[in-house]
Amino acid sequence: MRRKTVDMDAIAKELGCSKTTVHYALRNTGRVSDGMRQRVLEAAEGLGYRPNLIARSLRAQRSATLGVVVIGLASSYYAHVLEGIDTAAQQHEHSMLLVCSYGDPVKEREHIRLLLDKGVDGLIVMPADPEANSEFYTRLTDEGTQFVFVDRHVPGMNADSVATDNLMGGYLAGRHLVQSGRKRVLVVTTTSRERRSTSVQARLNGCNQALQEAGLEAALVLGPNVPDRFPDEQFAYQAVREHLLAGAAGGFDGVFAVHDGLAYGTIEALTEAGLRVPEDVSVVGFDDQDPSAYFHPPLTTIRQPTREIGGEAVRLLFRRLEEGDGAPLPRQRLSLEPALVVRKSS
Amino acid sequence: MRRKTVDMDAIAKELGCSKTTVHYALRNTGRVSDGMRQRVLEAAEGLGYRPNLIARSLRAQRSATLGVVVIGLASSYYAHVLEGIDTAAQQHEHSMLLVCSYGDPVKEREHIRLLLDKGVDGLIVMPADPEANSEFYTRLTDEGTQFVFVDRHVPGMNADSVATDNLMGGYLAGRHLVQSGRKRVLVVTTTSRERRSTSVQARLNGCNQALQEAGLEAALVLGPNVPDRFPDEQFAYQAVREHLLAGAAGGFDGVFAVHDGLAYGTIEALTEAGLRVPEDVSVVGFDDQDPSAYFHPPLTTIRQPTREIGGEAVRLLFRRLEEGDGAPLPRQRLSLEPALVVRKSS
DNA sequence: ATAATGTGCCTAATCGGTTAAGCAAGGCGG
DNA sequence: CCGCCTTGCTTAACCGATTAGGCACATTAT
Repeated sequence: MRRKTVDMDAIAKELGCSKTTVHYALRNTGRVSDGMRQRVLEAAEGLGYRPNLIARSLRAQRSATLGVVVIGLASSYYAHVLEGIDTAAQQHEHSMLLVCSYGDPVKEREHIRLLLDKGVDGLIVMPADPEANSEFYTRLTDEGTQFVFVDRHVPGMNADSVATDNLMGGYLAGRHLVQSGRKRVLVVTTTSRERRSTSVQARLNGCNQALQEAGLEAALVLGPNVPDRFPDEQFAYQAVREHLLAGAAGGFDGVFAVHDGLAYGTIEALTEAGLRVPEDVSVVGFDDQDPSAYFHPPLTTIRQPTREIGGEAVRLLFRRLEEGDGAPLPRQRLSLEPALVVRKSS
Repeated sequence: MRRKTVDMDAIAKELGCSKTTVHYALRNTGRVSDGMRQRVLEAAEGLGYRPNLIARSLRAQRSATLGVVVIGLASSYYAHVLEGIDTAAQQHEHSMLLVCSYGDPVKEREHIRLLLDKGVDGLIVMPADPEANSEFYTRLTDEGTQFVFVDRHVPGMNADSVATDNLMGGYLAGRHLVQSGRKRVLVVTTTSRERRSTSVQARLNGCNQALQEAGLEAALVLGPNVPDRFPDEQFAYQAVREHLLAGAAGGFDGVFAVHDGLAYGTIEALTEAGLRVPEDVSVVGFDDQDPSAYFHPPLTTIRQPTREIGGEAVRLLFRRLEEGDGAPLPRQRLSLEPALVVRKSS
């Protein structure tokens, strides 16, 4: 059964007035007598009128819709950021047109194109590979598309972005290890591609900064030379295991894993080697993934302000969408503060 | 900077032909000479033409967009179902307009209205409260809206739905406990509202069925009388603790928790009381949430086919959207098979 | 040679809501 | 009584893609 079309014309016909009058009455604009307004509202109610927002969008050149491109949904990090976006978007009476790129920058481009063709007012993007698409982004912003990037700042881009203050996060992790009396810290990182990412690099730098402040030497880094993209956990397990077998048993007493998954694998390898966590080695993760609170031992980690990241992204986007005729807004790169969550692994 | 409008008219003007010809050339329909088609394509490329999908939707009365309403995003169950939906929708060249109801049936209604006003072709809904909104759903389907429900079957509704076969899941859990030599099983359920839900009831029934087949008596159920909506884990901890304090120490040797969160709390209470898992009591959960594999001991649980649920929902929806002029399709209620994941808690 | 068919392109209407412009009636001041 | 403003409503033109219908000319069939 096709939905029967109860549009403004139908109401107009019903009342013997013009479509324009119906429009003015319904939207409470223009000049309509109280009596007429009343009759229109009643007729609309009676006929079950619903506005066609597609038509409105076409005319208004605005769709009250935001395009959101994420890498995936499976991790709780993404999910919470998205909830933050959703909540804020709802407050602004906007909807969310969501697609996953699954980490493929080509697919990401196609999705962005599609979303723009569908008339989204602005875009919030978790870039799959900022470098690969940076030219593409630039072209679009030049044409007037409003972007906000989440999770990663895109270098050389004149667009707003929101991310965790990874430097601060790394610093918190490092300082915590120092304050727990640790002297030699090992940082566990992921595969080469990931390692180049600015966020991971910042975490490492932050950690080293804390070590330096305490007069300790910079951390030894595990992970740079792995060509393939292992699952974090498995990679960390193997890397730490090999490191220990290579005779580094007494070589470190603290570990900062730049992702919780890496911490899980690390602890597994340590335990297997007869080292106790946290007595012999303290381990600090990053992300506060769901399992971390339940891990054995419960993992000390750095929690990202995920919901806020999403909310701020929306706020930044609307700031631009509502941009008056004043001077163009300066680019904003927000770095939100993460928090140390102390549990039993340190 | 406003995006400059390169529409079909612009191309037509450029070439001195009509908009219709441009349209035929671009969409490869109608009758256009090869030469003209070529010139149109080049001009489109050169001017950077992009189709306005809003206009297309208005005209075609189809938007290539699905509306998706979920309760939330935070749990990995939702996230995976959504990934399944996203993947399948992408295959069908449709986008996903997503909103969260956060469990509020009133908000859910408003969102559904909005999505329909925005012209979605169909809806996939995780009902916040099937009973509360069932009349609303019925009215909409009567008007021709296509629904597919996910996670819960809506009683009395003439709409398709996809969910886990909870009866089977409960049966698998129960049978596994039986095969582990357990004789007296306790089922841990949640607060009253949740308890009424058909899914939880089905899990319980399935479990009892397995017990019955083994000639054992039906499970004792914990949880019905709790008025408030505690967090699962905390509730289970308290309930099991009280149950033990009430002198039930030897009263059971197996537990089926209808959500993993309940299992976590249960195990905590058991361990605290000096009972060993799985030696003294086997525990089986449901959902295979992220922490379960990392729990101590790693939790035996029932894994739902989440991605498939999302994919099947989309498939069912398209079956209806593409419905020919043939006889109306019969309602389908898919129950997908869950799987037992054996770990160390049993 | 004439009719039938096909080709290549165009005009105009449509989808439904919005908006500039304007018209007629009533009120008011001068 | 005339000019001017206000009120209440209308007409028509958008927004951009789609589509029914049609016209002129070329090709083929009869």
